[in-house]
Amino acid sequence: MSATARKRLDAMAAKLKASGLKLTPQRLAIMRLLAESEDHPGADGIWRRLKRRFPGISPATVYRTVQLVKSLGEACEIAFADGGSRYDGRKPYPHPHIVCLACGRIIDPELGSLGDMTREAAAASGFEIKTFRLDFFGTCPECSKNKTKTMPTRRKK
Amino acid sequence: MSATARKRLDAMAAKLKASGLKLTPQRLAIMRLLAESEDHPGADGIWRRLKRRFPGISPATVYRTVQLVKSLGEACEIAFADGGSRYDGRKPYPHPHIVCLACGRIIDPELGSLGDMTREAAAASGFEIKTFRLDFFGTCPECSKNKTKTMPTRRKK
DNA sequence: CTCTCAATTGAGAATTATTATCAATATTAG
DNA sequence: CTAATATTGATAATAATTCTCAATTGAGAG
Ligand SMILES: [Mn+2]
Ligand SMILES: [Mn+2]
Ligand SMILES: [Zn+2]
Ligand SMILES: [Zn+2]
Repeated sequence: MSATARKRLDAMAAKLKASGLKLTPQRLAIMRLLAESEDHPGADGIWRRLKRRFPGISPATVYRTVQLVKSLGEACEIAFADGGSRYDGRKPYPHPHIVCLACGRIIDPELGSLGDMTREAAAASGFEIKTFRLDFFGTCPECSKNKTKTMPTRRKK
Repeated sequence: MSATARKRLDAMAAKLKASGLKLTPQRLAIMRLLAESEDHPGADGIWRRLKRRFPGISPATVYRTVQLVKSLGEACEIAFADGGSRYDGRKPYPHPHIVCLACGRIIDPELGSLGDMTREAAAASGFEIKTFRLDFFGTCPECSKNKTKTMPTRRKK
């Protein structure tokens, strides 16, 4: 486990305790996955990965915990048009994403001009802007090479 | 009906015919709403507005038609995290939005730096970018005013 | 205009990811 | 350890959207 992942996990656990909530083995495992994963896992994927170590774990527990961590401000959700969601526990604040329509991979780009554009939007509209959502969709370098077929962001529906 | 709305409606009807589909009164009414509305209506809102003129119109017909117009490339969908969708038949291509969290209003801002940012994302990631989704969330000027009037200062609880 | 037939509609059933319920169980403080 | 309370897993419920299908309609041909 990397140092940054450890810090993220500690932050999640600290918020839990600060709210008087209990740190169960299931929660610890889910939070650890959220803190470590660089692939923006979905609730269903987390559940499938955790079944190995917790054979009886319920999907409801995963959904509950992921929502809990989000509500504690320690993960952010990327909700897609097909109804599926993916989560990022490494960067719990809003940030842009690039989604591969072929393999479902999601990466975090660095976009220096984002702050300026947010200010431009506020100035042009008069809105007080609280948050945002920015997602690009396309084909990742690997899939461009391989010319694979499209795969949805959600495994099964 | 404005000239631009007429053009949009004509484009929708032309695509329909080009695909060998039929122009029914229900479809015409739904497409007209999509072509005219500046408020980004949702399927349910379209259905409620249309019930006046078509008392027996089915929600399924509205869902079907909105999806059809979208699949013809004549409307774009803004899908939100709560599962709901709003549609824009005036600008059928991807474009940014600003959503008021208080009243639900959605506007189309002009953002000159968007093209540059898309190129920045492509260059930084190596992805071939096909489309995007950009939504800002905040409070519109009217709701900002009303909020300060009715809730001048924070009271103790 | 009439005919013909595929396309479309409306009603109701089905789908399905997520959420709510609740008795049993596990965690934490003391 | 014990008590108090939070959490879990199983299961039922939810609800927006989609599907099914018999009846109806649009639109081109004649
Ligand atoms: Mn991310
Ligand atoms: Mn728009
Ligand atoms: Zn890919
Ligand atoms: Zn508003």
